[in-house]
Amino acid sequence: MRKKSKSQKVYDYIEELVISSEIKPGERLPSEAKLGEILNVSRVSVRAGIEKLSAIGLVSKKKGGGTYVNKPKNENYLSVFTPTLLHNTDYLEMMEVRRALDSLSVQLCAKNISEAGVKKLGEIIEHMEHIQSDLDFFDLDKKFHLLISKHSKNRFLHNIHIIIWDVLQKTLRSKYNTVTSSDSHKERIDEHKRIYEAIVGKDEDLARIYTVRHLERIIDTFVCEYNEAYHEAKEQETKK
Amino acid sequence: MRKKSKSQKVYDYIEELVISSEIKPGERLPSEAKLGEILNVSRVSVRAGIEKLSAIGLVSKKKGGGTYVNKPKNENYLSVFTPTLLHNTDYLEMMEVRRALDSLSVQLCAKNISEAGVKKLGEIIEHMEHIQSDLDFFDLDKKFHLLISKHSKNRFLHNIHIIIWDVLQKTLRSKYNTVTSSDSHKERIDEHKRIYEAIVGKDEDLARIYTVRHLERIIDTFVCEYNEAYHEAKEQETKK
DNA sequence: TGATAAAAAGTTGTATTATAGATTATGTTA
DNA sequence: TAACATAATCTATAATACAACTTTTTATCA
Repeated sequence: MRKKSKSQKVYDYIEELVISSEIKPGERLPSEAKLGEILNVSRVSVRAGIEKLSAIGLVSKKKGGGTYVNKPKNENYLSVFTPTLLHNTDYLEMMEVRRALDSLSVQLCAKNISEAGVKKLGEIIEHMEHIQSDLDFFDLDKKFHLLISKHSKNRFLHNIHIIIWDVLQKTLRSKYNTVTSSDSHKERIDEHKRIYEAIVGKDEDLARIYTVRHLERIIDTFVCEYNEAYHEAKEQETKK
Repeated sequence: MRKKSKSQKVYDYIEELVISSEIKPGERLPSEAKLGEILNVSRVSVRAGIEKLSAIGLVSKKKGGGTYVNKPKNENYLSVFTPTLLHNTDYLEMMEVRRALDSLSVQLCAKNISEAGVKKLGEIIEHMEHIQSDLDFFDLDKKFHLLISKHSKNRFLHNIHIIIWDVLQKTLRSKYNTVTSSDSHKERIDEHKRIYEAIVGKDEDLARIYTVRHLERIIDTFVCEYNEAYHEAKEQETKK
């Protein structure tokens, strides 16, 4: 077994403190000097470990002030995505996952949603009727589906949905728009309306069916467009 | 505008080098000393910057060898989301999500798995027969289900599975053991064996059914034990 | 007594220097 | 040419010092 590095020792120690809630979000870590004392390592190693934790967004450092445990917000973590580029296939894989997760969340949502939640959901549908740009639709679409996952009352599921939509927004926004813009406004709004009404009627199965259908339509549309683009590219290739 | 820290300067410089492909994946970065010279900062600052890049998986360090640019794999970046999920986790909620995702991945796996993959899966089953401790079982269980999700050929799905098992290992290991240890060894191994055989037979539906049944049994067992513990606690309460 | 300003203490950021441990390159020898 | 020893290179860790910034305490004055 390979020996753990000193900085990893620090990393694990602090992570454990956070996991076990000994240090809660917003609270301050022991100072670097103190941590070095506790773990019997130099301040250099302590800093290296904390640097990593800060890079993945678990803690934030304030010069002169101390190091604090972050509140769990995805914005903190998204910055690391800049160097990545997601490809077409990634989009399809992601939607396949959504099909599985959304069908679960909408099911739970239909069972657990409150009156207030239903009202909010209705307002989003209302807004959808009056959108101007595809960008607006993306935001409403995101709000709609995240509201559903929120009312699934499964926080873990909701967190994963938040991650998925953040990644979507960050990396695939343009692609997503090409998909949604190609079909008629009315159709995609109707799809959401059907899901909404199934939720209102507390019909878990129906809500799930409409959701799966909604996602499969998006996937199909994308695959078709992708193939067209693929064939066009091929034609251009043969022309040469 | 706030002044950039030295370590951030290093971070940005290297990130730019990688994005502009001046240093391609697999290639080595200039040494810490050289980078410090180029950017006119001390080696400490260089190290801090590189430490961050290493934490988000853009580069890897080899003691004595140098620092290398990683191949751009999404799993490197998705892992940064683990901290978000560490907060507010609940075992049952996680297993509910697993039920949805595992049923998808096992389905895809049965369709796409290679001969070599089947063989590896069989070896894990073989190992399960000879385990001694529950800790070993956790590792094999993890390997088994991650191998399945890997052969689903959906990388996004696989990445989420990796995160889930990471969170499971970090937060719920003790709990998980209490669940698995209460039922007989034979039963839980048989469950995996059934899933394995369905995969071997390329029977997608059967594999999915056995997987769902497997997870629901775990959930049920946990709920029962939880209720028992809950009632015991209540009894103790009333005694007082 | 309360408010304000100054001082002190605490904390992170950067720099320098030194040594240890690991890998890679070099050169020598058989 | 191949094998082995050696040197050079590089990262890991450490100790120390000081700068920059924040928080807390203390002192002063109204």
